[in-house]
Parts: sequence; C-alpha cells; structure tokens
Amino acid sequence: MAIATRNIAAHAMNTGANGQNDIKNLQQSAQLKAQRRLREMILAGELPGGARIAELSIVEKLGFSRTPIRAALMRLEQEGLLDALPNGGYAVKTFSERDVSEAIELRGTIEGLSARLAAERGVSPVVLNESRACLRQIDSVLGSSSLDDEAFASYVTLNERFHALLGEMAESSVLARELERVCGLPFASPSGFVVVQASSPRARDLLVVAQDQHWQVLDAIERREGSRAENLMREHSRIAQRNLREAVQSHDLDQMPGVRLIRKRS
Amino acid sequence: MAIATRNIAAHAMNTGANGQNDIKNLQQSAQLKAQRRLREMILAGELPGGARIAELSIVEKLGFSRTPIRAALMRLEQEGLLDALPNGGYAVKTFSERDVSEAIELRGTIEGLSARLAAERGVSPVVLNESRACLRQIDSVLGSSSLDDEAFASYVTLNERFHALLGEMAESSVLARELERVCGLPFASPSGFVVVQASSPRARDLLVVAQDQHWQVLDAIERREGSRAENLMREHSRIAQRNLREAVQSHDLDQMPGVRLIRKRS
DNA sequence: TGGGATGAACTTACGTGTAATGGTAGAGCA
DNA sequence: TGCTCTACCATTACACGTAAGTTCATCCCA
Repeated sequence: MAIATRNIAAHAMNTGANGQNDIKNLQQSAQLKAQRRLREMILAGELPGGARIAELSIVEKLGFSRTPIRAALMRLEQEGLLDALPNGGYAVKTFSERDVSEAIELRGTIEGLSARLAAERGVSPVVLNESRACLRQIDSVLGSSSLDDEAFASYVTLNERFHALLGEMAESSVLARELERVCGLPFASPSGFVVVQASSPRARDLLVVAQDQHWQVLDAIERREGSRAENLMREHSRIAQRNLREAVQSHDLDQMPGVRLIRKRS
Repeated sequence: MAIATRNIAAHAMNTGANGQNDIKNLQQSAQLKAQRRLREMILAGELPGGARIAELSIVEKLGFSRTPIRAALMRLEQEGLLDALPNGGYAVKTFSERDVSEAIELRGTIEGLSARLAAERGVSPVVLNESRACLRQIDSVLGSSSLDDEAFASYVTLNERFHALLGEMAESSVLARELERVCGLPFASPSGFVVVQASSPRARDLLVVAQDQHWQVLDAIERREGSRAENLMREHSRIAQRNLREAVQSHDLDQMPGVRLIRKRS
C-alpha cells in the first residue's frame, strides 16, 4: 500500500543518509535513531540556538513519522537540550557562559560526592585495578613531550573511562543517574573542554596536572580519605572552568560540539 | 528575542508558582492530568512497587487514550518513578534504604552548592527579606511547646518555602533544574521525613535544631561565608537521614507518601 | 491613518488502526 | 519424562487522520 512504500522509502533514505552511523543503530527503534540524529544536529549547530522547532519540519528532515519524533523531542527536552514552549513546540536551548560554568561546578560537586562515598565505603579491588591500569595508560600517552591529535584523542577516551570508573566506585544508581544527566550537557562532560586545550601552548602541562589529580584522587580513595577525595574531584573540575574561560576569551570555541549553543551575553 | 522573553516568562511561572494552585494546569492537557494521577497512584501504593505497568491497563483505569498515557509514562520514567523495561513497557521503581539515603545526601550536596554560590555572589535584599520573614513565621509556629498536626502542616509548608527560596538565591537555572529533579523523589524532598517526626517524642526538638540551621545558613549567606553555608546545608540534610533511619527502625513508614516503594533489603 | 475584528493557515494534541516483536503455553518427539 | 519447536496471544511502536487552539495578516470602520 501507499503506507508500506512510504515506509520503505523513508527507511532506505535513512540508512543511506546515515552512512557514518554505527551498525547496531540500524537495529534500534526509530525513536532512538531520531533522538540521536536530532542531538547531533543540535550539537553541530544545524539547528541554531533559540530557534523554534516544529514537529513537521523534523519529520520532513528525518523521514520518520510524527510519533517517534514527538518522543525524541520529549526526551531531548528532559535531557536539557530543548525548552518546551508554553503553547506547545520546542526551542533549542541556549546557555550563558555562567550556565556552563555552573554545570561544570555541579558535575565536579557530584563527582566529589561520588568519590567521597567511594572512599568511605571502600572499593572492590577489581575496579581499583582497572582504574590504575587506565591511569597508567594515560601516563604513557602523556609520556612523549609533545602531543599530536591522536594522543589527544586517546587522552579523551581514557579520561572519560576513568571518570566513568570513578562513577562506578560509589556503586550508587542514584548518583550514576544524576551524573549521566549532568554530563549530558556536552560542555559539562569531563572531556568537554579537553579539545580546546589542544590548541593551547600549555596543552600538555594542563593534562599533566589533571592526570596528577587523577592519581591523587585514586590514592585518597584507596586510603579511605573521603574528604580529600571529594575536594580533589571538585578542584579537578575547575580545570574545565579554566579552559572554558580561556576558550571564551580566545574565541576559539568552534571546534567543540555544542558551543554554538553558548550565547555571549547574559 | 520573542522566544527569549517567552522562555523567561515560562520559567518564572514555573518557579514562581511552585504551589499546586495553577488554575491553567487544572484545565490543561490530558497528558498532564494523566501524569499527575499516575504519580498519585504510584506514591499512594495503588500500583505496587516492582509491578509491571502496561499501557492498556492504565488506559482502562484513567480513561484517557493511549497517546497521552504513553507520554505520561515517559515523563514519569524520566522523573525516576518508573523503570523502562528492555522489551518495552515499564515497571514501578523500588528503592533500597541506601538509595533513599544517597538521594538525601545528594540533595544536601546540591543545596549546599547552591547556598555557597549564593553566599559568594551575594543575594538581593528582596529575597533575603522574604527568607527572614519565612523563618520568623517558622519561629512562631515552633513557639508553642507542643505541636499539633496543624502546626506540623504549617512547618512543612514554610520549610518547603524556605528551601525554595534558598534554591532561588543562587539564581541558577542549572541548579534549580537539578534540585527540582532530585526533590522529585518524594522521600528526598526537604520535608520528606518531617511527617515521620510528628510521632516522635523529640519531634519539636528536632525541628528546633533544623530551624537553627536555617537561621545559621541565612546568616552565613548574608556574611558571604560560602564554605560555612555549604557545610551547614549538607549537615541540615542529615536530619532527614536521621529521620529515615529512625523511621525504618520503628517501621513507622506508612504515613509517608511513596514509602511503599522502599524495599527492605539490598 | 490607526485600531480592532475576523478569517485563514499552521501547529500541536489526541485518538485509533495496524504491524511487528517477544513471551508463553502446549504439543510432539526423543 | 523432559526438551524443543511452533503457534498464538499479548503488548508495544509506528503511522496518520482529525480537531482544537493560536497567531498572523488583511480588511473594514472609526
């Protein structure tokens, strides 16, 4: 029927257009695919910050029908990337520099709480060993005196892994949930501003400092020094704050995903 | 620009009218009505913890059609009251005592961050005056040596108001958002366990202690003592922790909304 | 010329038909 | 008697028709 042919056409268009996507995404629901795609579009700046988003325009762009689009829009609103307008519909959210700063501070605070709980309760040797191994890998990445793009990419991956391990250490679904939520804002995630550093002359030095904090946090957790672990994680997040300020001053933001959403004033 | 002002207006409406008495909402969409009703049912224990929830059963119970029910279920999942099952459908979430404890600790931590930022940045005299007035009202409620149910109800209302004012002081939409989310879990909200105290012989004393912390936090914020304000808010939340432990030990939970969702072990 | 009212167009919220998927139960064979 | 395969049933995900509400533009009247 007409419905069937339209579906097939839409599906073919999507699989053809999303050539760069993961294979497993092909098996996932239309809702998740639409959500991912929309998030990509927002973070890439294809949908300008503040712009009103209509269901139908997204339906045309993505080729899914309105039901999964609606669901995806709702999830992205919960995620914090969209604002629900009073009369229905959504707008792409924009963030002030202060918002970003607060989001980073909040992440540091929750990570600090997580580290403190981990220290107070103790962490299984398995996770501790994994964490040590992860940090040793970062050490070796930082070993060479100057870093190329590949080294930065490795750092970002390993850094995210270490932060994920820290989140696991508290073995708390409540904290894990909130942490995931806070890191959903792209610039608030642990590696959010690492890419910005890449262009800085002191790039490697800042990473060395951050890595030292990694080791010290792990040490504090092993020694069951909860308060120290907490404060270290908070201070650790302030490296991202510094990078934020530096990036804003040098207007060097365009390399980062989602920075188009940061507005200049107020 | 029009979008921006509308967003501000919408946000002001949401945060300002934090009471339940928004006339517009009463007439509003089937989706919101279904969401409220479902939340009530879950917190009242009509839907047992862990039970699988099917769309169609809810459709029968509430009389709305499947679309708003679906949306309401999605929102409640984001809110943390439902778990999405892997093959579709939802289950009513259950919480261990440890989950509840962590949620309270998290709330105290974010409130602490909010108080610290308020202290560091300074707070407008208007909000400070409102806060002082609120605390004076609590003082007068606690004035009589023994408290009846009505006094407890007043305390709960005023306590929530003061905590809301504290949240406003940081003037941070990011923190306000997260705070609202964390307090969505009923037992994690500032007044969550106050009702439990009502049956305790030391009921009034605990409230007096809590109220002293209120005043001290406000004092710290006025004096721009950020660290003190932060630590006070954290400690303040631990009164709820104490009440939680006491309530669990005395099996005195049934008066509280949502306690049916707390499972006994693991 | 300006303001108000009316109509048209657009957009979302709701309702429901339909197909696909996962689970379960029953039957048959080893 | 136990295990496996198949078929059916329950339930969700998706598609789209429909209606109601909102906004914008245009026209008319003062």
